[in-house]
Amino acid sequence: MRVLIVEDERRLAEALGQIMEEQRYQADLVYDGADGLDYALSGQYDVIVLDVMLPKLDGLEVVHRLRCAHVSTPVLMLTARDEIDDKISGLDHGADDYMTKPFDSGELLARVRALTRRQGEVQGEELCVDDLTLSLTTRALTCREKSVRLGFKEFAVLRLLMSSPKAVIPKEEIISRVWGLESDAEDNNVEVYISFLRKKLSFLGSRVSIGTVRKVGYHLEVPAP
Amino acid sequence: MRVLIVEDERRLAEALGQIMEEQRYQADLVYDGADGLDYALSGQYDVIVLDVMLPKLDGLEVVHRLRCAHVSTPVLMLTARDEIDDKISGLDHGADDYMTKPFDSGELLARVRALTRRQGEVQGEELCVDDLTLSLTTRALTCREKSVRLGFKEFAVLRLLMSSPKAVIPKEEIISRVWGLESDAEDNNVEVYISFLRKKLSFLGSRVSIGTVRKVGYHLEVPAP
DNA sequence: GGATATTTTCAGACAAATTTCAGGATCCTC
DNA sequence: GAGGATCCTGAAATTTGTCTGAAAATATCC
Repeated sequence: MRVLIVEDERRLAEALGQIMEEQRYQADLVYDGADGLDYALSGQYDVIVLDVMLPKLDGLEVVHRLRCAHVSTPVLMLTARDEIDDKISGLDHGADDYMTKPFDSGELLARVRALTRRQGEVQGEELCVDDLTLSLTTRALTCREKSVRLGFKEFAVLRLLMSSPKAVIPKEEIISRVWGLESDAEDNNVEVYISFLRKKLSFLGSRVSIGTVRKVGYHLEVPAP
Repeated sequence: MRVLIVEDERRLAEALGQIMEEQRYQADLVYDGADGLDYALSGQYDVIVLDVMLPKLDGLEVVHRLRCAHVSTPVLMLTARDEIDDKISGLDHGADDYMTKPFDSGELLARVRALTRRQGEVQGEELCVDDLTLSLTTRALTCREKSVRLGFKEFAVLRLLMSSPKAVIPKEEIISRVWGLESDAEDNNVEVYISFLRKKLSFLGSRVSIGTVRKVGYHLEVPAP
């Protein structure tokens, strides 16, 4: 799980980073709104912790621009102010949750967990689409009786697809989310893994299949019920 | 948008229902946890507002069982208690957000909006003209039941036409927008694609058709209703 | 350190999208 | 209504993107 922390008070930012890393999140820290927006636009994060009062670019503005760019990473806003109007305005700008400083680190973690859980659409340890169940802990893919083990990359690719079923995931996005932002993986790598996955899907006899959208990417297809 | 409100204080429940209905949500009210769970399990709601203290079945228990049953409807928890531990426990049981009573109705609505926002976005965006719907993500063109996939260029051409219906789009504009500014595509290329599209339109049996304006370009024609 | 699993690379087969071309249909002007 | 310009459309030719088997490279486990 990757977290982006945008907070201009360095000491607080680093404390947050440490808290998150203790929970095995991978945290990136940036200290102003402009950098925050740049990083966030990469879409590689699972959640963003965002201060409202920031140099260069206001937190509200950051969320707003993010949403305009169709980046839907969950955002948890932080603020020193405790005005209800601010809360509403934050949420309406596209934030997903809101906390006022000072806050309890346990509550922060709980809220972050709640936000990241929604991503997979499914709570807890598994991701389901139609007759498929992907265990997030064992990386086992199950359909009815049968079950197969996925490799790490296979898992990462399928997880991406399953976490927004129907949506078409562009190849570049798969590359940046699975191989990393600055990797030199080529399109063919994705194709090969899609091929691996289709083989396993058909072995399992699942109703779900992976559809191709030429020149764009892939998406899950589940036959009408 | 459908909301389920689970709250044992009838007066509060009805007030909530009224607030939601003023915002054009369709609200169902139930007054204990057992009924709440039953209704929620139907999966027909876009968001659930759930009190923690409930007769028959505790709110935490309701969320938990919902999540076990793989129902991922967003849940906003309500409670009179303001203990951080309760918040954490609520969120960890699978709730998506949390509010303490008494609360401001504006904030409630903002939080509900934040929870439901994501749902609508999953569909991705689409362009509609009369009985035609063009998905911008899957490039599928749908008319009533039937649906066809468009190629990259077919899609780009039709998208241009559909994004300003009625307007006549000059061929040169189609060329420069679809083939690129400095391409040497000829008029006939456009004609060929228009022909492809007309074929698909008539296969779909759509009321919409593509009209020719000689020496200029093309436009969509939809018969008067 | 060898066995196993995973990941990358590569090339040919394949399929879909795109371009090209040509004959025929239609429209417009004189 | 002749003749030229414009447009339509089927089919072939070409290009482009994708699939997939196999081998090579790398990582992981016991």
